[in-house]
Amino acid sequence: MLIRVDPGSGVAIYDQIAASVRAAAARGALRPGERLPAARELADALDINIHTVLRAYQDLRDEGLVDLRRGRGAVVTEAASRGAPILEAVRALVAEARNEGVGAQTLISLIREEYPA
Amino acid sequence: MLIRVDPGSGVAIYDQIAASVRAAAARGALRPGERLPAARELADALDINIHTVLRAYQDLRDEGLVDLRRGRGAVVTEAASRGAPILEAVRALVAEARNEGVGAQTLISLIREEYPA
DNA sequence: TCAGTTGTAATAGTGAAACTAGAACAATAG
DNA sequence: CTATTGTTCTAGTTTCACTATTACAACTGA
Repeated sequence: MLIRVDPGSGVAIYDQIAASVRAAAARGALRPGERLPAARELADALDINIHTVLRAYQDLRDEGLVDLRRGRGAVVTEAASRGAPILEAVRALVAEARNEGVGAQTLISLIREEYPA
Repeated sequence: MLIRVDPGSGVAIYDQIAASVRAAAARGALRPGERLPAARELADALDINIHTVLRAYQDLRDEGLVDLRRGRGAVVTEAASRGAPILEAVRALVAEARNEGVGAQTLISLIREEYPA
């Protein structure tokens, strides 16, 4: 399964689902035009409520990464593939951070502080 | 004040405090050996509860970024300054991401997925 | 030694948010 | 026309952030 979830990770389940999709699209495992699993189907597979899945899908729609249509499902947009070019840069940065002994929390905090500016 | 907080930002207050400290240490605004404001003092200044501040300080301690001692306060460690060397790389990555139309959520999702591996 | 400062811990209450549950409905596909 | 799939609504439970208060223990500095 492309999408996995860890209930006790501290991160909200709908956020983990959305993050899985963002990352999968960035690395090309999900391509524009492809469909995500139907919400009911994914909820069943992960043994969670359909509303939790829908919340994730709606967040992704708000970010412009998927189109949602009744009867059709959640379709990956072109925008979702834009992450691909920066994947290598991300991997390099993470490697450097780990090398310096910089934790994930610090790295994420730095990104959050730099992004809006 | 070095540490600011936005109650309606969606991010937990204790997380915003911890993030402020991580970032401040990375850019050298907080140096190893320096003391953070006393928990009661900061709680007063930000008009929040002392426990909320302590939660942030304890998270930072768990990450090894500060030492906590009664009577002495929260002292920044050497580890907290390790973020400095990667600051430029972070800025470059963020600039590239913005340029490609990649949102903050996607960037953070990618980092989270790449980090543990 | 002693008083003041500071983090630690325990208990408890409030409010918001995540998650679940079930049902009915509307748009699309085939 | 039927099955599929997202949308909406109501509602209940649970978890967690946050607040509040009190007492305590370790350390500092005079």
